[in-house]
Amino acid sequence: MELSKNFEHNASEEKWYGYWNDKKYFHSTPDEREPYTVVIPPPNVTGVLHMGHCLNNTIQDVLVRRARMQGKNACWVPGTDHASIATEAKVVHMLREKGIQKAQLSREEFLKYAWEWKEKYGGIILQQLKKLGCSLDWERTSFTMDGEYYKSVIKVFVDLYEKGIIYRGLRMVNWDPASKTALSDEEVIFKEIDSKLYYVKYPLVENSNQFITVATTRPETILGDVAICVNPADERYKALVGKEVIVPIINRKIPVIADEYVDAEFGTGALKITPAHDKNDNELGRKHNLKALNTLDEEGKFTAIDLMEENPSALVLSYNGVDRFELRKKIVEDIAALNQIEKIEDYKGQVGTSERTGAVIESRLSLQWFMNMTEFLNRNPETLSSVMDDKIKFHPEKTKNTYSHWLNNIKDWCISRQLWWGQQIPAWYDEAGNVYVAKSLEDLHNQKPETKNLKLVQDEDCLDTWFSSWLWPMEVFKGISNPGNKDVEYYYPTTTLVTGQDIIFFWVARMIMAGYEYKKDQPFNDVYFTGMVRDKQGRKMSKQLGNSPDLLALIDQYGADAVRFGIMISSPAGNDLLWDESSNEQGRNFNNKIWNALKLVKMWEGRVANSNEPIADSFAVEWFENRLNEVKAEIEQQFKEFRLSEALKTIYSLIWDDFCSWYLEWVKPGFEQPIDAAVYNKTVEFFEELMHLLHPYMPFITEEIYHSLREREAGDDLTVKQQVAAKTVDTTSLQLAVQLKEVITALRDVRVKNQIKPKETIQLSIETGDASSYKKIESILAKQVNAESISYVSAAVSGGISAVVQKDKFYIVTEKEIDTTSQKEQLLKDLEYFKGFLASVEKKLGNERFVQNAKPEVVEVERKKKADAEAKIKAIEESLQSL
RNA sequence: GGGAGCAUAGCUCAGUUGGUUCAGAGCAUCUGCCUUACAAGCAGAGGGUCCGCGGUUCGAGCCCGUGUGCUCCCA
Repeated sequence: MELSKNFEHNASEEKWYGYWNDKKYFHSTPDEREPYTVVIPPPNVTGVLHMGHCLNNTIQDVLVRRARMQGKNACWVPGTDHASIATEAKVVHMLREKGIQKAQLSREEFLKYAWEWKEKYGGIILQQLKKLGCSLDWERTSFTMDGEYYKSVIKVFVDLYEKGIIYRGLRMVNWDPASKTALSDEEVIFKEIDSKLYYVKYPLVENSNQFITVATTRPETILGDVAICVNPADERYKALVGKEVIVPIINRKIPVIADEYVDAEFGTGALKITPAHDKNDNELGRKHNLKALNTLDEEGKFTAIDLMEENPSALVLSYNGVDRFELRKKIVEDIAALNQIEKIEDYKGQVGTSERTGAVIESRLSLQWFMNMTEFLNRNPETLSSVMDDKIKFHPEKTKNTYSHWLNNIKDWCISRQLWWGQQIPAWYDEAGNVYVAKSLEDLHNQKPETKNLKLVQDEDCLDTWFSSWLWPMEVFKGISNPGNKDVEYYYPTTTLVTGQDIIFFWVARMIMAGYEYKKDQPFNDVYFTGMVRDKQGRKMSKQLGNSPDLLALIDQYGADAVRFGIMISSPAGNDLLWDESSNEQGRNFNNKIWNALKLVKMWEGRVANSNEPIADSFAVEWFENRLNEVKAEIEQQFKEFRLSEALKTIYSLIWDDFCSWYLEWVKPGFEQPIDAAVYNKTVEFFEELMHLLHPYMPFITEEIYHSLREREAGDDLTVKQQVAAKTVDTTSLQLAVQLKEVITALRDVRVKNQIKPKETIQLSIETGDASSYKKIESILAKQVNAESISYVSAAVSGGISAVVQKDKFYIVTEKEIDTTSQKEQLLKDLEYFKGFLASVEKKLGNERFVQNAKPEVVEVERKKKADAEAKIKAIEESLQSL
């Protein structure tokens, strides 16, 4: 078989992914094996693959593939979530381009469009995951709006309502006027925005020449002011507390009140209280029994409805329907006309914006559905304890702090959204405004026959997407809709969850809650939090910045294996990673290296010879066998600790350095010489094992090579091949190899420094106390330093170059004229270093307190260091003399 | 304002209950090589006041205190 110059990733990827899929290697059904279950963090149906997904899903695939190769029944469930807000926004946008307004459509018509959109675009991201090589069980693909899934969400809502945990209440919510919906705190992004601080004068009722000045960034809400609040300790205002002032334009009389909450340092120290439009004001309002006057409607436009009792002026009424930002300008102008603007200052402030639409958030009083989290956590205290006691292990561990801090300060969860795309809230209202909650209208009628005669209207709103995705680890196995079924009993709790730290509250915490409420068990054993993928300059990758690369183009260019390598090699566990395209090059180069090793080995295939002689290079085989087992144990440990990046580095170095740079060179036959059959077979076995170790990270090239190395029987595929357990390691051959490498490097260094050309041979003499060890490695050493002869001597060889490695001395004789200056310099430098080293060791050993206090083995080590250093110094001095 | 974290080579980071020649790796840099697997490569080399200061200890990159700079989360 003729091998191409380089690994051709495009053809290989297509071939193998299709092959694995046809063989259903990624499909799992319950059996007697131990399950290894991972549920994908469902990406948005609106999404396309980006670097964050690449990181997250590569990690999952590495874990799943490794588990599969370790004899576990690996099941990785794919799927998407319906992403209420984002999807509805996309659909609305699409309709608008067609000239259709959402308002013109009925709910059913709109949902028809939404489903069409979802069918068309919703699966794109899953297809992209195939390109990345993800070994997902496609037969289990789930969607949070699937029929059964939908029903299970409704079931849970009704259940929690009946348990008294879900309630409906008027609350201050984060309101997105663009999408006309409430957002959770987590969906609000605070941004620094340049604005103005307006100083507005409120005249006193008892003396209209006297004013109290309030600094505000939001003059548009002035018409909803119900009080002025000052700090009780503030001397400036003490006399004014209890008096009344007049709100500009509307001329409402409002009290001056005192509360510790007010910061006397900010602005003028006087705060206007608008309970309908600010969270803190709302709390103060409730504390001081103040009325909340709403002056902005759901679109953020002025409304005078709450002001009608006050007989508003024509000016006030003229604001009706004016947008909040326009309103701000107008009101400021109108107050200025009254001469009640003292000054305007520039101000930088934090403003909340919608994660989805970017609109500035309004705090708004709204009737919403909530979950009583305090009550919920009282029912399920394991939500916190399981994580704190490491029943659910978080990686990195520091995320536990974040988790407990959030749970200990938890607020009720607003679960309703003013959207159509999602599970419609199963609540019906009669004409008197009474609420009925049931799985369906039919259910309701059955339970309460009297409702049959009522005119009922279902709540228009739908549920927060997280209210469906918190059931994900259960419902992908139908654990809610069909409790106790075979799948959920086998696969739940899942093994590992891999997700971003940014959704620890949104999702991870809530899955744990749901797990304990509905399955009385944790949803997963380990949670691996990835950091954020940033660009080279440390900036978050985002569409706006345009610094997020096109992943599919990268895969096309470098290959999926190289991209996977690139992201994994630069991914310290749980920390943000600075990603740079050059890491893909490293991956591609690695591919090339492995490919070339294959070409080398295949070249030997035709020159295998059975030799009756003892194998000259047997040490190489003996060493690599041990080295392989040593590294396997290291990797095992690294996986246990989820140090996936380090495990990859370990494998990389094992393949590139140990296998390619050392082992293959050691067993390489001379030009057109045969290779011993035993050595060849071992080499192929080693290569297979290396591909096995690497396969979870780089599945395509490893499978390709596995099949190129030998003819395989049907079903003998790397992706499902079971790992060979690590054997015990013989440390003497490992140590000897370390020494051999050190000698080779030192002698090569001597060659370079003395400008001995690679092709020039040398005669090597070794002065050592342990010639028998050298005999084992003699032929390798000769090959590696291009020595035509090796002899053992007991005294310095004159006229040669000398070098010292540990306690042994080496003399090199060559036909070339030798300049001894550089080796003298090197020896002197070494001598100085070891003398300094010896001095420090002697100082330590001379310290009585050290000898008394330190552990005996530590003292022993120091004694050995002393002896070694002395021997080394002696060897160097002798070499210097011989020069 | 409350909480969490980080600072080690030019860059990105390891350094696992304080003790091997422990100051490391990869990338980058420099020198020499188109050596029949690989120039996407080979061989070799240089490079650090472990952020500053103080403390504990026989011994500190690691533990404690403090200062500085940076990041993230929550309000």
